Amino acid sequence: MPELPEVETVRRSLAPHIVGRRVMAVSAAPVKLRLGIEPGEWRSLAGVASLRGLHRRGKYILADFGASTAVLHLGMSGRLVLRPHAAACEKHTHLRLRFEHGIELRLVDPRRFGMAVVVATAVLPAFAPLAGLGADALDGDVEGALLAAARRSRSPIRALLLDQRVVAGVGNIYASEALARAGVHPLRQAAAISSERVARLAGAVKAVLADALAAGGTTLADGGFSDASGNEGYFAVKLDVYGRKGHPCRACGSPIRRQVAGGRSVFYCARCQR
DNA sequence: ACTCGCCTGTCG
DNA sequence: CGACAGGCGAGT
Repeated sequence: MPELPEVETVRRSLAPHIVGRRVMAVSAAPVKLRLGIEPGEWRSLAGVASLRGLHRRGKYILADFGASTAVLHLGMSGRLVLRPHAAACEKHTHLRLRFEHGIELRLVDPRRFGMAVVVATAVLPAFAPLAGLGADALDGDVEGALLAAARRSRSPIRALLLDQRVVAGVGNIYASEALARAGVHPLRQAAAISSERVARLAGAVKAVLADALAAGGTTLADGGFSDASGNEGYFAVKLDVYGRKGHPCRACGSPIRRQVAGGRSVFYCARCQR
């Protein structure tokens, strides 16, 4: 479900409710996500740890509990919600952190592609999923990262945008959207694109993410995404290509194409994107 | 660079 | 029933 704008929207909406609060009780199911949830390490947060800060790197949310840091990733279908601790749990709730004021942070993830692990803060920099991340798509040097990667890669440009080791935070929606805004064909070999166009693409990545963030993220027709207060994002109405197969390109009117590459859908305008 | 596997849910 | 879904990583 979530790419950088959705993750950042969730982070921002959660923070004022739980940062500075102590964890009173933890309920963790030993369910296998991308990595298994270890109930013991989650329970170690109860009674002692207060949440010092909530941060984001790429699509990961980092909850700073001092000596420990919780690393959360929402995968395709993960959601973080706040509920009164007495409220009924919806299906696929794998983790519950009850804070001192009775509010519970819950991780719900039907497909279980997410991640929820507790890492000693001292070794966080060496934690593999984070250590491998490239430039943050919102605050990092996307232009430098893309230029460097494009020079030594034989991949299509879209593969680089989706590679979290190059740029962290871009997923299938915003890769399609950034390429559309920059007028670059998704399957164009990265090394064959001029530096000027790569730079323009880097600008488009930042711009589309900023626009989506300002809109509170993208909530598709299935209604999967909403922030901690239940608000849906309204960027879906501003998508230029993603999910618009057969609809007219907003710039030239020719039909948006859908193609499968790398096992995933790619949307683009064959006329505007070269 | 592709394919598949990991899971459940929804839609046509 | 098959196709598909906003992610990622292990294989080949």
